Amino acid sequence: MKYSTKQKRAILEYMKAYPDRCFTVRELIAESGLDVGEATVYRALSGFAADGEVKRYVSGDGGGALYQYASADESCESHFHLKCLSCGRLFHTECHVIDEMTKHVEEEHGFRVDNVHTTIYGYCRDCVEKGACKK
Amino acid sequence: MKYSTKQKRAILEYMKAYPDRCFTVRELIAESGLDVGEATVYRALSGFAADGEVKRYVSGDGGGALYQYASADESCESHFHLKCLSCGRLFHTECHVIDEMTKHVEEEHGFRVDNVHTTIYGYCRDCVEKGACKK
DNA sequence: CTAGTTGCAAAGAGTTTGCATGGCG
DNA sequence: CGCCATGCAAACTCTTTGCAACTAG
Repeated sequence: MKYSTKQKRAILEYMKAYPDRCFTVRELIAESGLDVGEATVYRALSGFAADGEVKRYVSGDGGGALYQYASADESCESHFHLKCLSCGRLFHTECHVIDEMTKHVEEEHGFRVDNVHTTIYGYCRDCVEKGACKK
Repeated sequence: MKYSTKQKRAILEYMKAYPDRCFTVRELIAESGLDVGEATVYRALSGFAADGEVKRYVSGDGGGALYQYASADESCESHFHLKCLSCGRLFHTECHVIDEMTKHVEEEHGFRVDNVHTTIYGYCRDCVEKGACKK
């Protein structure tokens, strides 16, 4: 990721416009209408993910990987990520209760939690109200 | 999964013998030495996962899916799963602090956490002591 | 100019599926 | 004996890689 190119800028701009959405590589190409090769998108997203500009998920249902914009300046090491299993939105959450839980798990259970790689799954308020939650 | 066959029994028995380990389909065939077709293993594991007898993970590094034995009677809905990023072991953890965190997130943040689908990643005590943790 | 980047196509890896054969109940 | 399960190979999907042409710095 040494050069800034037209394609990379276009991809990142498009994802930035939908910070709540996550895309598969196919969706990104189809929906953005960008004329960019698939391989280029994979290479660009890998680079962005390494730089922390996008976040990479592996969808539980076995489909392709999901990528979502994540502003680089926002420190994702200091907060948790809540991901809605219904609408797919990602919530960055600062929460002292979660911090305390993390601390407790490390001190009492001897397990050092990695906030960057941990995503808490569940259902957001909107989806629970809409009855999208199975339970 | 209507019939109980030699192959299915053998696969489940082998996984049951290593409840802390998780396997890719390849590893399971190679290490168990069982003479079972790859497709059969995929079909059996899908069935077991649906029945809750094994848990299915998608490894972050992009490799194949990981399967791990999970006793069916043990309710995985009532506890959290801590997964070590270094050794790969899965820890089933009952913890009131985590329960409180879950409750807080639901009440204050309006997000209903799904324990079954959530896995907390980090480094276990053994791996931290061995210096396997990058930080 | 030089090195990183692109796009295409081919190669890879993991998983699923079709179909004939074999085994459980 | 009927129906499901197995095994093989082919098909599929997602992702990576090789290579020649291209472009940012």
